[in-house]
Amino acid sequence: MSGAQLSDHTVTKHTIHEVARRAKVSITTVSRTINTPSLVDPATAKRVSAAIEELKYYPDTHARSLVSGRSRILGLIVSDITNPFFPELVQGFEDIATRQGYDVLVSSTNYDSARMTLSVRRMLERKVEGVAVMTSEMDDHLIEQFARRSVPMVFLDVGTPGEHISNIVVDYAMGVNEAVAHLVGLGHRRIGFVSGPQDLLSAQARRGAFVRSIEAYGIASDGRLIVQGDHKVTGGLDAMNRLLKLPERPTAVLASNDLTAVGMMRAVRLAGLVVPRDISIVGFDDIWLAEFTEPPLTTVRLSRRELAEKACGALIAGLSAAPRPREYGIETHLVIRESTCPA
Amino acid sequence: MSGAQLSDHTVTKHTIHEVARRAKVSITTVSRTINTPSLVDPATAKRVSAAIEELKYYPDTHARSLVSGRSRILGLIVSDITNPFFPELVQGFEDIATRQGYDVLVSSTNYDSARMTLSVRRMLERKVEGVAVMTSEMDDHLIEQFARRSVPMVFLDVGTPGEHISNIVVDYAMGVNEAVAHLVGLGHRRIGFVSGPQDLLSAQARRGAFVRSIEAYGIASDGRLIVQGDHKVTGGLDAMNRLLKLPERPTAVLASNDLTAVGMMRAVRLAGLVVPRDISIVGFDDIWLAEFTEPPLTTVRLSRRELAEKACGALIAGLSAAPRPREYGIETHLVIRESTCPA
DNA sequence: CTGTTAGCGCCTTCAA
DNA sequence: TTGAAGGCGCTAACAG
Repeated sequence: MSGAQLSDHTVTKHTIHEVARRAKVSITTVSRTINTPSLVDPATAKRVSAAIEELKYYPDTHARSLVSGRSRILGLIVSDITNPFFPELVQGFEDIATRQGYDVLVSSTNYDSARMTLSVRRMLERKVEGVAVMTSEMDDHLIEQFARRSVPMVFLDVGTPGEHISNIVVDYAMGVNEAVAHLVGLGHRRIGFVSGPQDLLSAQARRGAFVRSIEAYGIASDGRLIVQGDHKVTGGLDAMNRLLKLPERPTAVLASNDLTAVGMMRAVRLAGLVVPRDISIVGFDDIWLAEFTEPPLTTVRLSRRELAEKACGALIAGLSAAPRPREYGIETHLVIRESTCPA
Repeated sequence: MSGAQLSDHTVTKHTIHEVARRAKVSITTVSRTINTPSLVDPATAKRVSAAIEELKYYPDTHARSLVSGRSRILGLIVSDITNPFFPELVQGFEDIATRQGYDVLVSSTNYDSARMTLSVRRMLERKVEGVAVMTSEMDDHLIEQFARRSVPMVFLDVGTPGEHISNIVVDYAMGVNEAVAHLVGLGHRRIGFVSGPQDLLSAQARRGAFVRSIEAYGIASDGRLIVQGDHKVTGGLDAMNRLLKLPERPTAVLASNDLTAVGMMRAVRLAGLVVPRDISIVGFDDIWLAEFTEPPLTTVRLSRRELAEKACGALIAGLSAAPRPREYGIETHLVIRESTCPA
């Protein structure tokens, strides 16, 4: 293909050579005034800077990466960017990474393992210096790809800290306990739970925390009161409908995430019942929306900001040769709003 | 800095040379079996592929970019990834770009011009091949940076198609007209509007469309019925409170976006009124949440998918030398749900 | 069909 | 304090 007919007027090439030419120095000097200004005479440095300014020159990252072996890119893999939980995480992660001089390659896999494979491949090709896998699941053989290249990884809940692997473990039990205590304190005994997809580790963890918590309060966990959702609104809606059909329906229900809770509230309303009078509902995550549902949702907060900070921090720490902790904990806490009341 | 103490066991370098060595061919042949398989003997190709497989080799994108001059990265700048409108856009954009072999560098500016500048700079450094600026605003001097480097750009609503610039113009009037017609048909005459921040061009466009539409129906537009929000929930809430305090409050109100409408519904409820019986509400955008509010929100749909397709398409089209349209239109249409009823 | 040879833009010894 | 030279991993002529 001939690129000859491209507009060739004023197509100055913004390379280090051009800068050098203008400043009447060697490219080495230009490179140095950019990377190690201390090693260059202030006067020449000024000339160089002027030339850089004139040309609005920026070094080519690719050339830089090639020679330095460092891409200054971090990968962030999330399961569904459409779930309000993630944009906040992405935002936070980006903030922090950017501040450290890293760019972020985000990838939303949509719970699809083929896409996950694709993402991983793209990240490998871009030579990401670290990957945060915030999907609560990960194919071993993909992990290996990164490990083989000594790329630091950080996972959410999926716990096998190792050579290059950090892990963030969310203390689901803490928040769930607070929620159950709150409910029990309100006089509830028949407490239901709508889980997430059971192949998701974090969903299992949430469910497990619920079962243990309920039993700690001397309430025999009743299998019929635990139904499966999908961490989406529709799943919550369906699940709640099933719960509502029970001969003895629960007086309070915990959701595995807020989206599920939103669906549940809708189901309750559609059944002609009202939250919390007829049934109390507690969510999980505390996405921004929780504050604006009708009624505002009592939920367990899992700070995205903190998650982002720890994930990004783990990666950047993993880049240095220094030893560092491999496991990070995150607490969760109940936020009481108006979707719960006495039984 | 000495990287000597890094674990050096089995740190095979996954370069094209290593593949060549294993397959007992030259690096050129490896390159060819990757890029132009037709030019290489099937038998050797097989050997090479085997070697690639063994090493799990992927070409280094940076080296590739350096020599080809093409980064295969597209930039996507949004104003607030936390607004549910954007994740869907990002998702769609990513899908399409990925399918075309492009990676996406996403940046959320948070309506902050300093961050915008930073984003632009990062994208420049990464040598993005095109930029979609979906913020409905853009600093001229930043535009110039891309233009100078012949990087195709595509904007949303900000309309100055030119050399490397495409523009997507959303037909706000269409959907707004449908909404007003719907309301008028329901007998509403006092129709209010809660706008977005007025420095946002798309917010101005929405507001303008409303005023014109209302007048087309012979309703004198009443300044008191038009109040300003901020395209967020809280802004909608405040705005609606102001509207509610009016001596003669509107019987129906349009919102500049769905988030605003959510806030408005909350305000109405807090005032002890009910939607739509006491007041009808219409949103704009049709984010997924609209379906799950209480009541489900009547709103004007602006397809993110379509937006993503056009934006991405414009960029990729701009990459080829072929002439192409510079302006893309997008229709908007009313989706009637349950937040509107007869006056 | 395959290999040899130049760079792409930049950073980094090594000499001056 | 500066410059010259080599090479990062890869693609693209140009020869065999």
